[in-house]
Order: sequence, then structure tokens, then C-alpha cells
Amino acid sequence: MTIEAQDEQQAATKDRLLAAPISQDAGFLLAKLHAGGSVLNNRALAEFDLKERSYSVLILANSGLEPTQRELADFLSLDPSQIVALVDELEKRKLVSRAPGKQDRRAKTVTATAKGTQLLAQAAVAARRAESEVLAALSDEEAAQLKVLLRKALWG
Amino acid sequence: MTIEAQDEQQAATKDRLLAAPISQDAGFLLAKLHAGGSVLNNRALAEFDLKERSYSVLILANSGLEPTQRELADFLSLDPSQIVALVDELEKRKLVSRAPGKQDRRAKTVTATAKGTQLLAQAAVAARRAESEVLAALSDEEAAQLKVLLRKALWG
DNA sequence: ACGTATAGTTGAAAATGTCAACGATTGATT
DNA sequence: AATCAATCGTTGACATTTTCAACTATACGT
Repeated sequence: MTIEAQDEQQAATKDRLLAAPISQDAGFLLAKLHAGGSVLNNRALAEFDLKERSYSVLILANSGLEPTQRELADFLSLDPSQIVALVDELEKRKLVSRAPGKQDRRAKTVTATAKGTQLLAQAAVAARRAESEVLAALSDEEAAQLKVLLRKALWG
Repeated sequence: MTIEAQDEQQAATKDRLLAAPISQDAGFLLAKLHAGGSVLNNRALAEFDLKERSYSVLILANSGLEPTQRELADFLSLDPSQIVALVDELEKRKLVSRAPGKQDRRAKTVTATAKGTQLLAQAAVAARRAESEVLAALSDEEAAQLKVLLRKALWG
């Protein structure tokens, strides 16, 4: 069999299951696109010793919103104990710092350091590249529209 | 503080981080909507002792396409060894059966039994209800458009 | 002041993900 | 025909992630 024919057959068998009704299921589509995107994102961020999770925390820490760990947990849909581990690691690397909450001394706000801001600037470039890879099959308008719909589904 | 004021404040702090630039990140939006959706899906499927994963396998087994385990792994973005575990469990429950591949005796095709088809019919109702909950903020047209875009991103 | 609730932290347990090896089978090459 | 590399399902080991229950310190309503 020629290489070209092999590729064709691979493509055919790869998409064979597309006919199944699960391809109409939003949950499945979400899961699959997210799975593929995670791989690319994490690959892109590995260069900076970041993963999707720590990258997310770093962005929020750098937002000027001074999120508390509880807010991070809620916003990122993670358990508070996972936030502890993420912030621990970023703090050890001097990318973020913890500060006691101003009104609530139980809470700790997480803020990016100058070093964190700097690393984030570089990582964001790589992440944007990864995102455009994930959405490569969409036009710019379609990609924008997809984000609009996702945001609306999440927050109305 | 009144209950109403509490609720308002909760809503306000809940969305406080929306201003962060991560809300523009497709990977994050995908992850978050998927996370929320998984909870609802699994909750809906628990009644039938199914999870998202086993439900997906059951749908594909019931599709008439007679997928092999390798095809299931590729399509569901799972490791082949995870498919083994999923099919083991469904087979134990007599919801699917394994059969040797027709052209390739290494492969095993997975097919739903009558019992599997029957359970799937019920589970699908619950799953559809969960999906419409996840996408409740979207109109029918928007939900359809979202799926179109997700499919296009995945398969062009 | 008291009781209840919440923020962060720790640590353990359960679930999931990743990977390397293996036997059986296939297909290509000689 | 014999061989060799590749693939399928399976197993088991290991790492990572998720989930949960406790605990301390702090906050807040009564």
C-alpha cells in the first residue's frame, strides 16, 4: 500500500465514528476540544515550567484584582487545597506572593511579582499561539463567536 | 446582613474575577464549561450507574458502527488501557459485548446488547436534560451554533 | 461573649492518567 | 515460506489529580 493510500485510510478510520450520535453531544464536544487543547497548551507552557493550572493562577494574580485563594478556587473550579499547592509552587519560584486580606485576615490574596509579570508576558505569547492552533479550523470571526457563546453559557 | 444582601454580595464576588484577561482565553472557557457540564452529566447519569465515560462508550457501542477498542480510544481521547477497564465493566453488566474483529483478529469490536440499548435510551433522556441545563443561558439557535463551531474546530 | 461559618492548610484515600511490557496477530519484505 | 516490524488488547506499575475530612485562625450574627 502506498503511503498516500495509508494516510487516506487512516483519515477515514479516524473519522469513522463521527457518524455516531455522540458527535451531537455538547458535553462530548467540549470534552474533546478541551482535551486536545490542554495537550497543546501544556506543551506550549512547558518551556516556562508552567502548566494550564499554574498559568491560570498567574494570570489572575497578575490581573490587579488581588484574588483570594478562595476566589481562585471558585473561579477555576478547583478544590481550595489544589490552590494551596499551585500558589505554593509559584511562590517558591517568586512569581507570586501571598498577602493577608485587607478586610479579612483569614483570606490571603495572591499577587504576581515583577518576575511573575515578566514570565507571564512571555508565556502568554506561547499560549496565544497554542490557542490559535486549537482553533485553526475556525476563521477569526468564528473563533470570536465561539468565545462569545462560551462566555454566555457560563455567565449568561 | 439580610439574606438578599448576602446573595447579592455572593454573586458580586463570584463574578469579580471575570474582569481578568483569562476570561478571553478559549482554553479556560472550554475547561470551565466542561467542568461544570461534567458535574451535571455525571449527576444525571448516576441514576443509571453510568458516568460520562461509560455513557460515551455505550453510545458508540450502540451506534451500529461496531467500533474497535482502538477506535474508541482514539475517538474519546483515552488511553487504550482505560477503554479496557470501561468495556470490562460494561461487559460485566451485560450492556455491551466484545467480538473479534472481522478482518483483524487482534481487534475487538464493542457492540451494545439489547439491555445496553434499553438502558441507553433512558440515560439519553437524562443526559439531554443535563445538557440543556448546561446551555440554559443560550437560546436554541445559540446552542446549535455553539455545537457547529465546536465540531468545526475539531474536524474542520 | 458565644456559637456558627468560612479561609487556608494538611494529609489520606480514591479516581484518573501515563507508560512500558507482553502475547497474539497482521502485513510487508525478502 | 520465513522473517521482521508494527499494531491490538491487556496487564500492572507508577505519577498525577481529585475529593474529602480534619484542624487552626479569623469573622460575623445574635
